[in-house]
Amino acid sequence: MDLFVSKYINKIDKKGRVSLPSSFRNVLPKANRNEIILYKSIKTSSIEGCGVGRLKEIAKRINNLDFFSEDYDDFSTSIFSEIITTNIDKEGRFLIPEELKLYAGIKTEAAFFGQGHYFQIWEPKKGLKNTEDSRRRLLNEKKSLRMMLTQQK
Amino acid sequence: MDLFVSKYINKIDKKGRVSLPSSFRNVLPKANRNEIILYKSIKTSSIEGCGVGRLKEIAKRINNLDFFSEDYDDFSTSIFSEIITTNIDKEGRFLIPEELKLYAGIKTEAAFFGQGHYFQIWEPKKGLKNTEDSRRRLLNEKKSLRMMLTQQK
DNA sequence: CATATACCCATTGACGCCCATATAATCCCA
DNA sequence: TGGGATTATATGGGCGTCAATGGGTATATG
Repeated sequence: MDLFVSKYINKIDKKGRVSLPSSFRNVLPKANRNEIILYKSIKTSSIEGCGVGRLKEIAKRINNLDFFSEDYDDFSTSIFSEIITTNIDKEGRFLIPEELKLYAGIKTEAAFFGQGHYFQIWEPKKGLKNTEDSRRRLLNEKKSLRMMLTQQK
Repeated sequence: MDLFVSKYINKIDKKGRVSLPSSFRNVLPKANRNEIILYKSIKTSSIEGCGVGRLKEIAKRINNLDFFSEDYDDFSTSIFSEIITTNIDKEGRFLIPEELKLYAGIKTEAAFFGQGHYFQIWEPKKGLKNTEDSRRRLLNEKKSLRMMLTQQK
């Protein structure tokens, strides 16, 4: 499986270390299996993460923008300076930077949510609530979608 | 990781020395790991820096501008004639030239912002404000930051 | 000679590496 | 197929190393 899936809740120890779920580690390419990137989620109060490969993709895309445009600066500032790389130790653990923990309200436990090509890290309770909310939204949309489809004029 | 990423705030000591963040040092090729180039940012009141290898890339970018435009002269003058090479000591520190410190308003602390293939040095408060402004522009006006981060392949 | 800069050494705290354990998952063979 | 044996995972803690910082001294450069 080469996608981040499922949900895990792991403890943060006194040193601030937390295990990246084993199944997530296996998604990372064997070459860069000891490094991930983290950044603040744009829409939610969670941390998002993925392997460094995605970052290189992004770098390539930004590099294609006009070098002297304002967009170029805005993207590289908002992305590169906000991204944090963190190393994974031999036991599969890593440190969540203090700034990101504050942003997500994480203290003693971290909830990992697979999101396909990336994953999210939540304070457990907030994460569960977010799951419920998004499920509810989905059901509502489905309802209106079905209405739209079946409604004949 | 071969990109300048993340953000660091380091102190400038009495002698004017400041540590180049360790992760930035590692981006520099092992061959020229004791030398970087610095120049005034064209668009912001910050200092930009990178390894000497990137000079060629900068030259290429400028060359792509219309040769007879005013911009061409302005850019090549502003950049090439103002470039300063600086040595990094065995502890990973370097001196920020007085002129550049004045330009950026830097006094006791320097904030390093990764920008992918180069980095910026800001007076900390100005740098943080710039990050906020930059992010606001992207979120409000373009709405494309999320695409940049989540788009696949 | 005076100032600036490079080199050397020291300190502190953070982080990586190693070892250890408990629990869970998997295996493997009689 | 049952059940003991092996392996993997999550977690805890000791300790050495490295990064950031401070300062003394030699050296260069005008």
